Amino acid sequence: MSASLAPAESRHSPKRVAVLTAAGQLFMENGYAAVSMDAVARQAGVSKATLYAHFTSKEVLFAAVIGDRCTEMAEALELIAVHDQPLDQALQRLARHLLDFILSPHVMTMFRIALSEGLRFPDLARVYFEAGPLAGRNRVADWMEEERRRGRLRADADTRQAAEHFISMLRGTVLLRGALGIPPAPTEAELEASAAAAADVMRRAYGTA
Amino acid sequence: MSASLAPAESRHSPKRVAVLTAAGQLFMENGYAAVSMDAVARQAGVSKATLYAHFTSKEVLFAAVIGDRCTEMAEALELIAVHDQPLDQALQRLARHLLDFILSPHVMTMFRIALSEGLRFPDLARVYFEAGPLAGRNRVADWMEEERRRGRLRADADTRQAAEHFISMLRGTVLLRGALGIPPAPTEAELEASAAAAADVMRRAYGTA
DNA sequence: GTCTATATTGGGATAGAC
DNA sequence: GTCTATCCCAATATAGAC
Repeated sequence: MSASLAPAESRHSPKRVAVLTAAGQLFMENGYAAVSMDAVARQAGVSKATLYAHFTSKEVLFAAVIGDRCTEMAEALELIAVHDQPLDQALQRLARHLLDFILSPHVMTMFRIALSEGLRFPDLARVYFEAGPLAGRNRVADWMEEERRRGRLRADADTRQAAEHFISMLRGTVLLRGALGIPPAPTEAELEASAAAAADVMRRAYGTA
Repeated sequence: MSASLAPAESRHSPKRVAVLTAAGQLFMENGYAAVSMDAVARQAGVSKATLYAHFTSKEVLFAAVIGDRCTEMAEALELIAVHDQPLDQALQRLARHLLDFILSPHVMTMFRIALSEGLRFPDLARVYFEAGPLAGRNRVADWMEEERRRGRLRADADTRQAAEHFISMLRGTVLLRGALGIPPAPTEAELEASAAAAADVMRRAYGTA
């Protein structure tokens, strides 16, 4: 995954870290094309030559940034996997948890960036997809598989499909709105209602009770 | 909506149309930044000066193109609104119809473009959202409202929410995969299965039978 | 309105000193 | 590794003739 072949001491050099931090901030905020290497160097408090000493091109720098952010995203995805509650309560808690994750600034921004630059950087698209949407679906599917084993979900349920349905309903249009920057942002009450509604559909469609 | 104030004869001049066509093709394929005005002029078989005589800047040209595509998209959205079939059949037909629409190249590309440039062009983001996702949800909600009136959907169902759930499940991950360019593309059988699965969830969660 | 030719700037990448 | 200064090209936009 990590494309850098630099020795260990240089990989954690302060300047290199400063560049990665600055580039991350700028790329996430403005996308690839709109960010100049001058701007990155300035923001990092480093000269352009130094920048190029650590990253041989803008594309390489971008790939490094995105790779890091994907790793962070995957790590932040740890779910609250609860099997000791009634299905509807567990579903609603999980729903709200997933919703907060999906709508967190980092995740929403990665969504936008991946779609913006995915065609020009196919590796990036794949890494993002696997670290984000695919990993999330698999974790939810695992949880549902266990719930199914315990008899709380229908025996003939396709848990992967069910997980995808669940997550997709949660994404709904709020992710799109957010990523497009279209107001108004959902209120706390609306988020809770969305979580409850999606959980309700899942319970009715896939539950056993 | 249309920002052009040019007289009628110039709005349909062949060169202007050629420019719009070429720009549409290139912008849709490569996004905003990666397309140069030279490339547009070349592809349109027109000089750059002529191009600028019709569109005062690259941003204006881009806005014109996107506006046109959004209008086309909204017009292509006409649904098969059937009320003379059993709910499950009607749902599955509608699901497949929506799925084909969502995954059509134009719609998928607009999805990508809107997310790529939405922050830099807020008007574009709004126009896209209203002509696409919002209009689609409203039409499906209208259809569901009628189904509810006829007693085939639960009386206490929130049809707007139901429509959003339905469409979101159909979008699922296939739209994301497609927009990110991640193979493999879904097969005909998989599309049919997706439509059936989403229709099934809707019937169980919102149906009366 | 349409062309050819050009002005001008911004930005990716590098040379060479230290 | 780090800097300053610079090269060089691509790309937006315009000048001026027809």
